[in-house]
Amino acid sequence: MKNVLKVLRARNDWSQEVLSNKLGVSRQTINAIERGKYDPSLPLAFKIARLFGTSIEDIFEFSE
Amino acid sequence: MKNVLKVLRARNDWSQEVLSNKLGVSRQTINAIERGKYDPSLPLAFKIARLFGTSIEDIFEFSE
DNA sequence: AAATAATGTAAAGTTTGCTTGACATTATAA
DNA sequence: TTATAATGTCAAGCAAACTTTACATTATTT
Repeated sequence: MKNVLKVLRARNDWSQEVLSNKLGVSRQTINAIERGKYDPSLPLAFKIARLFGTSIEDIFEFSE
Repeated sequence: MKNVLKVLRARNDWSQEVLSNKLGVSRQTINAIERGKYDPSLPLAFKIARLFGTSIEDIFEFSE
């Protein structure tokens, strides 16, 4: 699954640490998601979408 | 997190087992999600939304 | 160039999603 | 009413998401 988290984060000029704090997760979790090491949980995906004022589908692209 | 999975499934007249087969998960997983025992992973949420031809946000309601 | 900030990565541990197998309960059909 | 289908639930186990700690590498300032 691809995602544009890094783009959205850059657009807001936030470091991974700042973003992780806003979301209540660790910096490593943000790093892992951005680098595609794993997908976020559904609750975290909702938090991310809410923070950036968009939909889950606009941030994450599901691929079989 | 609330969801309307049971409603969508009923609308299609599918049993939990039939739905689980269509999604490639176990019947117990469907049962647990419908009963709110836990949330699906993000990939599974995408599969569910795709199967019912709607968005994740229209099926799952995030609450804190 | 040196200091600092940001990012990448790894190991070990906890929690959550999901599995199989088994059995109990409830609804539907014969 | 008896059989069968559907749903609920539990236990044990595996895998994925996430944590903390720690350190290495890459950018960015000063």
